[in-house]
Amino acid sequence: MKKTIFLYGLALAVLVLIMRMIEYRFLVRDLTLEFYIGLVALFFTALGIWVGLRFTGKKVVVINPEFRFNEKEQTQRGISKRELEVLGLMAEGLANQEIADQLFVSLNTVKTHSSNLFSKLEVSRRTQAIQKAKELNLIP
Amino acid sequence: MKKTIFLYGLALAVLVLIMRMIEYRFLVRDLTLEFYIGLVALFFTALGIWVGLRFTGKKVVVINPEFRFNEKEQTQRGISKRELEVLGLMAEGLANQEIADQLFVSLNTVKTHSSNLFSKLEVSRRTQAIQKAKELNLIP
DNA sequence: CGTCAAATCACCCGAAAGAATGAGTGCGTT
DNA sequence: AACGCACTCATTCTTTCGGGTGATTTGACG
Repeated sequence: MKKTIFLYGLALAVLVLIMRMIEYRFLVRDLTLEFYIGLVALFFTALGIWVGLRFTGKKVVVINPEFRFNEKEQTQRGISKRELEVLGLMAEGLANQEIADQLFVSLNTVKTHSSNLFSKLEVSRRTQAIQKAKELNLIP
Repeated sequence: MKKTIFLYGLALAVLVLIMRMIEYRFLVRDLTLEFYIGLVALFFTALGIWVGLRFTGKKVVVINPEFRFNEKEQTQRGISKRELEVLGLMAEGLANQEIADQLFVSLNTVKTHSSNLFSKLEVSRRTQAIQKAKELNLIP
């Protein structure tokens, strides 16, 4: 919370600074007013986005990491692309046969992939696999 | 997507309009430049916040509502407490037998509960049940 | 060219899961 | 007392999962 206040203060300071600079340049150079206003608009749009994310973002970031795929976990555990696909469909509640149909492969193939997945995720049931995958940010 | 583009276009139009108005007032009245720049800043900060929420807000609200138990859904679908318990354990990746042990009931009982659960949730697999239950805010 | 990993598929087998049906018990309401 | 409802359990049967094993193909890399 203190950090947030500090950041707002900093933003305010930057605001003042920017305005000074604009004023200065406005007197010295001969660029149009619109240009500077455009700059200000751009800057404060960015600031607004940032503030917006700050405000609501907290819940978001903490509880829902907005899903940033964890590539590290994937490579560390040696999970292939295809396995990830299967994992994703699995998480959507599809049965192996349905996954097979969707990926245009045989049921056996899906089984193989899921088996490998289970061992790579150190689980033994698909429900656990889904859980763990979400914890590890492998799926949203 | 088209709607988003349209909204951006609208925002741009408003931007131009605002700048025209500022220009006009700048010539007619004698308020300071800083004041107008402040106005622009304010406006675009708001715009930025709005844009920021547009981008990330949707996912946030939908995906993670910080879990407030949806009692309405429960009663509407006629889901009992016991069924909810089973649902919860199910979502933790437990097998039916494990759930049975945890609740001190027989495997068959758990099966009955889960069967009823599936029909009440209009699904046919436990993975789907978990998904739907999360969507309906019946489990975290 | 040999090697290795990924992807594909097959077969077997046992364990879970799920569907269908029936039924007993306890508890609160009418 | 009679009724509905949640909870419990059982039995039977079918489907799906998951483990284990082995095989082929393809593409990348040294």
